[in-house]
Amino acid sequence: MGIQERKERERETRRSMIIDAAERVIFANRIDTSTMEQIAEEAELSKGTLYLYFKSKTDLYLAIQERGMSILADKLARVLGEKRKGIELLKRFGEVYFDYANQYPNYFNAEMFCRSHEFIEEVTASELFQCTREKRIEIVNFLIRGIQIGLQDGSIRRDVKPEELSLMLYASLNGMIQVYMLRRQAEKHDLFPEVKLDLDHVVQDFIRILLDGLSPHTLTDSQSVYATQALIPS
Amino acid sequence: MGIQERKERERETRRSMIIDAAERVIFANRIDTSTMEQIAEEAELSKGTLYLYFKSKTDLYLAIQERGMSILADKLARVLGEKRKGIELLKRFGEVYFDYANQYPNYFNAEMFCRSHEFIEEVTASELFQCTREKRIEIVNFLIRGIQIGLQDGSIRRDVKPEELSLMLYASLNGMIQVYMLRRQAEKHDLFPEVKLDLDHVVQDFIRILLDGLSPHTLTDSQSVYATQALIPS
DNA sequence: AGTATATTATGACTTACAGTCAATTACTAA
DNA sequence: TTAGTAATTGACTGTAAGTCATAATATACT
Repeated sequence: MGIQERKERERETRRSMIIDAAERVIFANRIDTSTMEQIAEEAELSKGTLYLYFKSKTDLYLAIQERGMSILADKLARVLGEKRKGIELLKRFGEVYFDYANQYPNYFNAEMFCRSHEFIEEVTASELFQCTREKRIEIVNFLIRGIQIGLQDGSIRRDVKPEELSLMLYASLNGMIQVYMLRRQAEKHDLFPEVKLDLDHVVQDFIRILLDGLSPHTLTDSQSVYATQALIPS
Repeated sequence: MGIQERKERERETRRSMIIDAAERVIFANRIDTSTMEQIAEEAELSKGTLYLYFKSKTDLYLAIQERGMSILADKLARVLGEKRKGIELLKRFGEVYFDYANQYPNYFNAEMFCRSHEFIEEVTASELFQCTREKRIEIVNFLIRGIQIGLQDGSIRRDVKPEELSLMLYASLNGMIQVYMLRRQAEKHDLFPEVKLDLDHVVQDFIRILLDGLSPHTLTDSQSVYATQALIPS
C-alpha cells in the first residue's frame, strides 16, 4: 500500500510547510500580533486548513519550539561526541546553549513563551506539549551523561545526584540566558541605560562560577588566601 | 486645598480595590480565562471604569506583579538587617526568595507571565512596567549590598563585580524556581511520573553549590586549569 | 440657594481574532 | 463512470478587549 505512505509523507510535508510559514510570519513580527489568517495566507492555505494540522495557535507555536529544541539537542549530541572530561563537557554544554540562544533568539523566545503558557494554559493536555517535554528530557539526558562521566573521571564532586544536578544546570542557565535576552532586547530600545554590563561576559562568568562550585575542592580559611590579593581591580 | 488630596487618596484606594478584585478573580482561575468583565463585577464597578485606572489587562496584571515584588523586597530588606557575613546573606536571600515563591505562588506566576510578555509585547512602554523594573532593581540592589559586604569580610571571591554577580544570582535562582514551580504544578496533574525528585532539596542544593562556587577557595591539583581561570579578574 | 463646570462612572458598541463547520473540491477504488 | 472518502475552504460564530458618547455626581461660583 504505497498510497497510504505517500499520503502520510505529503501530510508531513504540508505540516512542515505550515510551520515554515508560521516562522516567517511570527519571527518577522511577534507572536501576539501575528494572526492565523496571516499565517494561512503565507502558507497559501485557508485558515481552516491550519486547524487540520494544529489544534490551536499555541499548538503551532509549540511545533516551532520543538524545532528549536531539536537543533539544540543536535548541538549537544555533538558536544557529547567530543571526548573530554565531564566537567569540561558541562562547560561546553553551557557555552553551546548560550550560542544557540544567540544564534536562534526566535527559537529561544518561543521556548520562553511556551513555558509561560505551561503556567497559564491547559497546554499540558496537548499532544505536542508531550513531544516538547520529551525533547527537554532528551536535552537533560545529555547533561546527565556528562555528569556521569565527570563523576567517573573525578572532575565533579560526588555529593549530588546526576538527575538533580542536570536539572539545576538546565534551569539556572536557562534563567540566566532569559535575563540576558531580555536585557539585550531592552538595550535595543535604549532602556537600562543605568548600568551597562558586558552581558556576554556575565553569562560566561556564570558558567565558570557554577562549575567551580561543582569541582571537588577543598575550602580553606578564606581570608588568609585572599587577604594578600585584596586589591583586585576588575 | 484638602479636596485634591482627599481625591488623590480615594483614587488610590479605588485602584487598590480593583487590584484586590483582580487578584481574587485571577488567582481563583487563571489569567487567560479571567475577563475584565468578571473583574469589574467582582469590584462592583463597570468595565469602563477599570480602564480609567489601568490601560490594559496586562497593565492590571503588572500591578499585581508589583505587589508581589514589594512583598519580596520587604523580606529581603529584613534579611539585610540581620548582621551576617556576606556569603551567608546571599544564602538567606536565596532561601527567602524560594520561600516567597512557595508562599505566594500566584505572585511568582504573575512575575513569570509578565516577564514572558516583555518578550512578546510592547509592555516596555507601559508606565507600570517601569515601576516593576524599578522594583526589580531594588531587589537586585539588596543582592549587591550583600555581595559588597561579602567582599569586605572576605567571604566572597573577588574576581566578579557585584553588579554582575547580583544579576547571576537573581537570574539563575529565578530559572531554578521557575522549573521548580512548573514541576510541582505538573506533579499535581500527575505528569512527570518518570523521575521523582525531591524538588525542595534540589533548590536548596543548588543554592549551596552556587555559593560554593562563590567562596574564595583553593582547587585541588586535578582542577588546576579551573583554578587559574577562577583567579583571573574579569 | 441655584447654576455652571469638572470629574468620574457607565454599558452599549466596535473591532479583532481564534476557532468551527456545512459546503465544496480533489482524490481513490471498484 | 461513479460512488465513496479524504482534504480543503471561507463564511460564520462566539468571545472578550478596549472605546466612547452619555449620564451621574461632585465641586466651584454668584
